[in-house]
Amino acid sequence: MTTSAPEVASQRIAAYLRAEILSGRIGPGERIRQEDVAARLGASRLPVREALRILEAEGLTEHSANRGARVPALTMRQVDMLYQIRERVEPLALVDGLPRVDATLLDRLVDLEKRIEAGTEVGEFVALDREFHLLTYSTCDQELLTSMIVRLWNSTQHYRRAYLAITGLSHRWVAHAEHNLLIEAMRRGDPADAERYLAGHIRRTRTELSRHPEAFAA
Amino acid sequence: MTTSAPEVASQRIAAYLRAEILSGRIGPGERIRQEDVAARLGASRLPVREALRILEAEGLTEHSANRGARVPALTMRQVDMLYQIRERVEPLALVDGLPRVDATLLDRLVDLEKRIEAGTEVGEFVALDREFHLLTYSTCDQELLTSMIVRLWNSTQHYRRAYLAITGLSHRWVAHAEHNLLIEAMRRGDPADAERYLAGHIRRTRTELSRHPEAFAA
DNA sequence: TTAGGATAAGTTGGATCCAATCCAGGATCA
DNA sequence: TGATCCTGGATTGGATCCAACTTATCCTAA
Repeated sequence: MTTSAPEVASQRIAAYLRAEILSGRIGPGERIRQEDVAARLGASRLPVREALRILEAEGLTEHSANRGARVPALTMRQVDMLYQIRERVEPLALVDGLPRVDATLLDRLVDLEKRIEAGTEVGEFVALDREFHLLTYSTCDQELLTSMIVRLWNSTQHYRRAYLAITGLSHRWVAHAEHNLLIEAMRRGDPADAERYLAGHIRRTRTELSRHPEAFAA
Repeated sequence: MTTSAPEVASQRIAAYLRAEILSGRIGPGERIRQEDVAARLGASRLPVREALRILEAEGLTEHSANRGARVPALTMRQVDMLYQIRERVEPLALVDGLPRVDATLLDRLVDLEKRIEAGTEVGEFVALDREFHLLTYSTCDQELLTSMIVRLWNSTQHYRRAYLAITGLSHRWVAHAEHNLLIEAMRRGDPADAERYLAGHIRRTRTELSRHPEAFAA
């Protein structure tokens, strides 16, 4: 999760495409042609090929031989399963990092949550919500676990945005309450409650999503 | 999980290296030089590079710029976490596929378990045990979930073998009992019991592993 | 009119060559 | 004597060219 520009071309290209996909500029089902990307970024196709493999590892693209790369278009059933996985896996990171949560981190979470509650734009909400949750896992130093969680967020990001674009940002008080209860449980250092509120939050989001099949591929 | 030889060189090379790593012929921490592999398989370095990216996505290798690829050497703490993830994630696949479990599959599981109980060699046990568990997930058609589970098994395979090499195959009756209870719960189509026995089996294995730090990297 | 197949354009996969980087060993200087 | 800098070998990263595959289009025939 470094923000500085990587010195290696394949990493730089991967970062570019990652941003394109996560922002929604490249949507599910859309094809990514190696030559297009190479020409746009002033490189040969070779580092683009490597970049696409890197993104495949992150769940952002899928690859089939001689047919190129595209952003996976997930069904509602697949996204539902990804949320079930999140519900079980993310509490592990939260509880693992809980002993190292300090006042500075809690302040940042409170600040982020305020900005989330004040926000009016869907794209902004998606970004801030992602930042909020990933920040709650930032004290977990189990790289294998946190990278898996980032993959899960990556794969489902588009459908979160699509859902919010449909429902709008009104009636979000439930999510805000859950976020604040999560922060409070973290402040108390209570692993059971932290896991409870987090799992409940993810589960409720999943249920809401399943009420909007129009956010998914046909 | 196709067994036929892939037509694409990068896939074929990936399959070769995958077998080398899973069998233990390439161990944790060991470096994989592109030229070595290319020369051995009669290809150029390019498809080897792609193969290493594919394996990286599967958790079998790790990559750093200009420093090449190697098989990750995990600490006991990391493997313990992977087992905690397995404990929470694998029951999802089991329960998801449970309605489609039929008599033929149960027969195959019973047969496999008999061969596991009759086995005397560690390498054979590791392979059969893997086959047994992955077979219990074979009716789960959620590709995203099952591929994640395969990755988890891949990453921990070496340490299972190392553990068994230390402790031997005696006193394995607990695992056998757990396997048989799992089969029986699947026969009844009971998701609660199936999840219970599976999670317990993984958890107990994790506990046993944590008693043998000598199986891990320093 | 439509189904089928041949063909051609477009795209990806692979090989070879060159450039950039890393690492170990030794020489130089304080 | 010790640390630092430099240099050469080894290895990976990238560019260009060619081959193989996929796919869409157009023509032919029923």
